[in-house]
Amino acid sequence: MTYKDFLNQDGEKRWQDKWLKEKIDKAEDFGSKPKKYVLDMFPYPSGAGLHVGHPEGYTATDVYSRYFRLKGFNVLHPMGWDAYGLPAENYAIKTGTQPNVTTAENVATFKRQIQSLGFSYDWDREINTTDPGYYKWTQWIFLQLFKKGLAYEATVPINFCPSCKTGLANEEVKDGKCDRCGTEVIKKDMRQWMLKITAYADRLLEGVDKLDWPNSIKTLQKNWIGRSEGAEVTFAITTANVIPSEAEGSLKIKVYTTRPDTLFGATYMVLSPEHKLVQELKDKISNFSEVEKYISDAKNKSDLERTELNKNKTGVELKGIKAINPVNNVEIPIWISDYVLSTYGTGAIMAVPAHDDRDFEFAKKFDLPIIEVIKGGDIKKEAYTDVDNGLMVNSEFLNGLMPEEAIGKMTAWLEEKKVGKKAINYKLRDWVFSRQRYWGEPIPLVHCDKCGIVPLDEKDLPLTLPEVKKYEPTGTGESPLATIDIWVNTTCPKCGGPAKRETNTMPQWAGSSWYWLRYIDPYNHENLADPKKLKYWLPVDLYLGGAEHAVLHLLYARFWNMVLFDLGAVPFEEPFTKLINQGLILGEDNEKMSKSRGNVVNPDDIVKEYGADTFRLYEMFMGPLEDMKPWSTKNILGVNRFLFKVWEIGQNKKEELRFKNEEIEIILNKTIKKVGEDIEKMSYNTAISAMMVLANEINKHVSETGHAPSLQNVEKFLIILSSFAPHLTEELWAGLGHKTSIFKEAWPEYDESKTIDSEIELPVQVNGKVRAKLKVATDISEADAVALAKADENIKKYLISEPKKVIFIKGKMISFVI
RNA sequence: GCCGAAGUGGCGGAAUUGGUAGACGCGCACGACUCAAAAUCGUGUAUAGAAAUAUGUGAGGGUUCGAUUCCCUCCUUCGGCACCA
Repeated sequence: MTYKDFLNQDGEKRWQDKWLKEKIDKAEDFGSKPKKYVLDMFPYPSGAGLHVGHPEGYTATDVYSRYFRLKGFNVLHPMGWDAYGLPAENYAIKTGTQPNVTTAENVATFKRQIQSLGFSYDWDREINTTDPGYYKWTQWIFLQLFKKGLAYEATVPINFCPSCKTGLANEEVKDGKCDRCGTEVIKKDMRQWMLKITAYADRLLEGVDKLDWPNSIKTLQKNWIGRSEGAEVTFAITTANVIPSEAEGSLKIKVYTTRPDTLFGATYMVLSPEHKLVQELKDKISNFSEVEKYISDAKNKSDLERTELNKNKTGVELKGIKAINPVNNVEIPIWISDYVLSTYGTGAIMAVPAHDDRDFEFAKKFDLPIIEVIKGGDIKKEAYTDVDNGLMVNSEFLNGLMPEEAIGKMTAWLEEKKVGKKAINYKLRDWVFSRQRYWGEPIPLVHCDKCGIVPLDEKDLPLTLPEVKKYEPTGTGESPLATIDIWVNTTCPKCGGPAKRETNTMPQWAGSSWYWLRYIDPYNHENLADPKKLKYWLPVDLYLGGAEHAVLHLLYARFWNMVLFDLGAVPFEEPFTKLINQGLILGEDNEKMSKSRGNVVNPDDIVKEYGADTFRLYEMFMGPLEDMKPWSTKNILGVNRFLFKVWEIGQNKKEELRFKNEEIEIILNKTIKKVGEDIEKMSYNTAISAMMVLANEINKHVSETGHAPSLQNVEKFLIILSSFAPHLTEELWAGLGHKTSIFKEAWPEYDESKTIDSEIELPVQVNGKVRAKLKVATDISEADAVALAKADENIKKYLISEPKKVIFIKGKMISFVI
């Protein structure tokens, strides 16, 4: 049979069916073998089916998993479906098809496509986040968060997408637009369920450093958490009618600053328009109508408008009141401006225009005083913001200090005088967790007039998602579930009186924030997973997926895992020891693949034309896994030709026609070593290239001697290739007379001494330039090498005088310096 | 503006405790097979030059016998954040 026949006769499918039937990829709980948990970010099964980016990651983990099985590891390699999400719901709105129907269809398509690529998943552990048996535990985790006070209800201005008609988390807003649909996000006061991720800010930050993750992702998480150290300072307020001493205790502005060293340079204060003090001081502000107008204008600006206008500062002075700088008792004006955010720090700042760009700009525009307190820049032109240089001036007891020292001295002074203290702030905000949409996990809480908010009893979980007739979001702050009276009206679990269910649902991120735990024990009804099994399998040894989840899924997942750790539900704090991001595959035109550009490649077409093995091999050969790289259909030919060559090499030939082992021993041992090392580094493109070199060497040998390589060496070659091309190698393996699968074999050992060539070409340099290459024994001594080199005609030409220095690196090179 | 990643042939890319730059593959050229084409196989393929040789890893400088690799300055591309006080 030819390789073409094998492919045409569905040979790959035949093996896939057999592997599936015999469950050869089943992961056994416990056992004496070392464990390896290799995880893919599970997909959202969209209607469009798989694109070529999905299998890039899946192939990478599959090669890794198969390799470690051959190395004697007990490998857990599962797959599942992150199936809640807006596309299914929007499709339901358009067509009236129930989301669970479309979801089931899409899952079937994804599963067929994934299985057509021969991945070694343990399908007995398949999970689906929309399955009640699964989301029972998503709801259970929510109840634990609620009971620990980590889930709370709040009516706050949140990001709201007018098109999706739902609230969004900060992490879901990009450039002021909805991450999903691109609509400009507005601020809206809404009743929300929030998760107190900020309570874990420090631990999430500290944990990052211990992880074996790409630096870029670690940095993104750190910046997102955004910890800064500084001081909180209290400014008293004085009014025309109230003398400062009377005002004490009642009228104060607290500010947060990272630069307490510059306090003597604070020449005015700014409150955010939303600051509650503005309303409290209403009577004392003489121009309140002007102030009120500014506030309502600011409220109507979207986030995008606010940032787009960020170079053109606006503001209004609060007339009739002043603040008192605690360090020198100087009265300074108070302004409101939307360049101060209500959500960060205390929502108010002290402005030091000489040493802050934004304050400088504002002061210039409104003609406010600018006092230099750090010498070093030219404050007539721009703010001088350097912390590490300059000397304090105009600052009484700080004069002459470096800013760094001044920060410490000032903080101590503030604490001593009780007008301030050391403080830490984070950019991270609490997680807006509720969505006003249908297709998500119901939140298992009821609202009772008598008892307030009451959690469902755990034994009543799952609270199943009912079917509705209309999927349209209402836009009123309620989800479509609110229209189902029979579902909404219930009894209070506490008092038995009438109560109403919470109608908001959980966001798409809920189900993916713990799914790696459920693979361990997907059918457990008593627990989210058996603690003994969790202890055996976790944490995840390798986690692979796209970088787009850097501050979404990957932060939420760490947060939930820490909460579960604190509850004693999981035995480890960080879920993913090692993380790798596969790079995006671009279209042939070097642009991002998209329907509108018409450059999308469907894996089905490639598999049909060349087979799954070629597809797998091509995606791994394209370039480094982490890099962004363009698709090139014609480049597929290269790996396809390679597999044809292997097919010929792997045929069962008559024993007397075989050449001796030794003849390709060195190259084979080298290849086994390199392929193993490269797989462990996930440097697959170089591993494949090494196997191509081996195939070429074997063929050269075959054409020179007319013989075939020895059976033993062919078998070793097939085993090291099997992780990449499972179908072809399994077929050839059977063809060589084996009754058991190639995947039950052990990774071949290599002989270190046989990975070194006995003879090499030793380059000889004169003044750093290669002037000759000598064919010598690898272990030639320095004296012999120098003598040989000096005798070389070309070297003689360049060696016009006796060398000042001779550098010899054994087995590498020899260099004369003249 | 800030943070992160990266710049190597016609193309995807290889090589970094500093030691022959361009492995492997695509493409291209020529040859074999063929009536012919495709497929396949073989040879060649950084640039200039007939050659010796010279130049060459985004640009410029530095350290070194020797730099794609280390240091400084700058440019470009991609990704993220963006009034966070």
